[in-house]
Amino acid sequence: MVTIKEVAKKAGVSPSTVSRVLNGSDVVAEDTKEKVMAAVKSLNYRPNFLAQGLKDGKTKTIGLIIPNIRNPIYPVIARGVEDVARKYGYTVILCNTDEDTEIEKESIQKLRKRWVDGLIIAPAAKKVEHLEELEQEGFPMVVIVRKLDIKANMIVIDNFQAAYDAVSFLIKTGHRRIAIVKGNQQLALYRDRFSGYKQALLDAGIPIEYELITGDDSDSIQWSLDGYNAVNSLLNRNIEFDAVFATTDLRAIGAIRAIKDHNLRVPDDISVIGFDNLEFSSLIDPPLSTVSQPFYDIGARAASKVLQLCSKDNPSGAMVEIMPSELIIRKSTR
Amino acid sequence: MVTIKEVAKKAGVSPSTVSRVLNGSDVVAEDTKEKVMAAVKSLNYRPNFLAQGLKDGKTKTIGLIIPNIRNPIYPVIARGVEDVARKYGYTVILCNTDEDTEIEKESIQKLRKRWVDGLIIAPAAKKVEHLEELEQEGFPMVVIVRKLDIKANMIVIDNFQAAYDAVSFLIKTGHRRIAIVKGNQQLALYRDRFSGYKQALLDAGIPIEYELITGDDSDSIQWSLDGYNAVNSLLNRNIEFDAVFATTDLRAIGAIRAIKDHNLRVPDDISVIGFDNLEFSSLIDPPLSTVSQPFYDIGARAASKVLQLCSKDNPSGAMVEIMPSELIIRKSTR
DNA sequence: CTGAAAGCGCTTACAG
DNA sequence: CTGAAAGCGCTTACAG
Repeated sequence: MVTIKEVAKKAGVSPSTVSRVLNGSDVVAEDTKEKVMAAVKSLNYRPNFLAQGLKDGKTKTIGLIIPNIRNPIYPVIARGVEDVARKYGYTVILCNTDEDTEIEKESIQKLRKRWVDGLIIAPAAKKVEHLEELEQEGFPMVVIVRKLDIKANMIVIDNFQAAYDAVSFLIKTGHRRIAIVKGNQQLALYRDRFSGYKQALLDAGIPIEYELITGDDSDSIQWSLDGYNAVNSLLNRNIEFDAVFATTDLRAIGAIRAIKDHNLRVPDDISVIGFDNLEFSSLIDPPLSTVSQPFYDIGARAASKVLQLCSKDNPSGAMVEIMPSELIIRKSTR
Repeated sequence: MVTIKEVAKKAGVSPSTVSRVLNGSDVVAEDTKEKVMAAVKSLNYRPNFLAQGLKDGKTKTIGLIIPNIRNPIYPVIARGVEDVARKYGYTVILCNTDEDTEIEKESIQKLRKRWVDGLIIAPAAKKVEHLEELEQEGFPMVVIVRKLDIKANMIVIDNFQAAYDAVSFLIKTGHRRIAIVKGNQQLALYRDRFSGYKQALLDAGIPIEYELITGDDSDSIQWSLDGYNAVNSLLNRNIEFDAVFATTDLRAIGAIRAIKDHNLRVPDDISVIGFDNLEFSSLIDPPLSTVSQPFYDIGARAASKVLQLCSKDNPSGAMVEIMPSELIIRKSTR
């Protein structure tokens, strides 16, 4: 690897001068500037960022910690993050936690050791003290997707309202017995969607039937199975319902399959509405009605936010930003 | 940030000694070892990896450069890469190129500046000189998925044979007029799949009909559109065919939609076979018959390989590894 | 406008 | 077994 010394030698100046022209900081004479640039070019010099980082304590790197990139919501978020990071010359390190708080902690340790300037994290959310600590240290961090009960910068949607709207839509279009596949109730986001479901029924004067509340707390990426099993069980037990609110698109897809397997039609016999608006949800049969989350924007906004935090010395005032969601009606609801 | 000096002071030894116990390199007296570890613990000391890297020129980081993480084949590959990287204490930096060779070059520059120890890359493949250079410099690199006409370590499948087998299966099950959605012919992998298609027909004594060769060279992530448009056009022009070999699952999904939109049935009227075996290809209707690629293993193997290359001084002997693919028959073929 | 020097936080021969 | 010193490749006050 060619160093600044060699460039300096070739250009007939001191390393300090080379550094100065490269960083455009000080005033340097035009002709020496040219000599230096020529030397840089001819030697194909690349400054060593480790050495640079060692001086100023910055690495122009941010960490992105998520449960699992195989969950189709995360690639979109990751693109949002990477696109803005790249725009500002930052690089992103990806870590998967598989919903395991221990792996999450380890990853954070590892990334801090590597001097990432900031962190974007969709937390496993079972334990959060380690995140609270980070926040208190003033380490640039933004939590996405999964809202936490701590003071921190967060970028999320209003899951209660979105679920409320989705279920209200079902009610408005004549559905009365609406089942829910409720999702992992350890996560606030699913609790909120569940609450939205209940409140919508309540507000419409429809009683909450506990037999229509289904789904387990599994974290598996095989989410469609949860939807399949839940609805399949309802159908096997001859429990009547005219719609299902699935708290994720994957669960909705499982639900649709269960309904078809029982030789019933979607939406003629049973309507299904999902949540997430995954890219392929419009490609299934019937195309899925669902709640659209602005995943790309969440990632992009999170990246802007950490970058901003990184540039400040005292990243004060944690705030939570609510991003808009949108009800998308396709063909799985009548 | 606490430094090694502070630890040394607290433990009442020299920084050299602290370094020694941390790296377990030399022989250190048991009791001083304990003193040091106690100090490390109480100060929550994390060695600065920038300083470490500056010494030994290693960062324990590898770069993963792919066209687009939103293309559903890449998250699986990325998991394979990350899992083995993490196992060995490595960290992975993700870059998307959007099939743009310029962005690819920039990313490589950026990563090398950051001193990644090695690179895994699914290249844009329009120009490859920059990759050839890397290889010649002896920089640890492995090319995945997209085979190149250069000497380099590569991990790919046998696209010709896999396509040959898929089309042969269609022929064996009674199909005669088999359309193909051929994919971007600038990429060797699609050329190989196309060749496999032609050879299978030839070997069965079936003439190649040019009107059945469809699809454009688009790089769009909206691949299902290519499949939709191709098959839709065939149908609109009343061209007869009893099967379509789509060179990706996304194209297959588009093809199925086009067929359904023309009120024809899959597979009763027209069989469809895909390529990739995406995670959701079993969830669509009908569940898709396809060629399964071992994406996770490709990622994992690639990571093992670069790590191995990183540890050697002279990473000699570029070789291409062929991973197994498998024909998966579900319900979209009769 | 430019150079010599110090220092970022480590590691590792070199002494002892 | 342990410490002092040099050096990794930069940047940046400090002189001049």
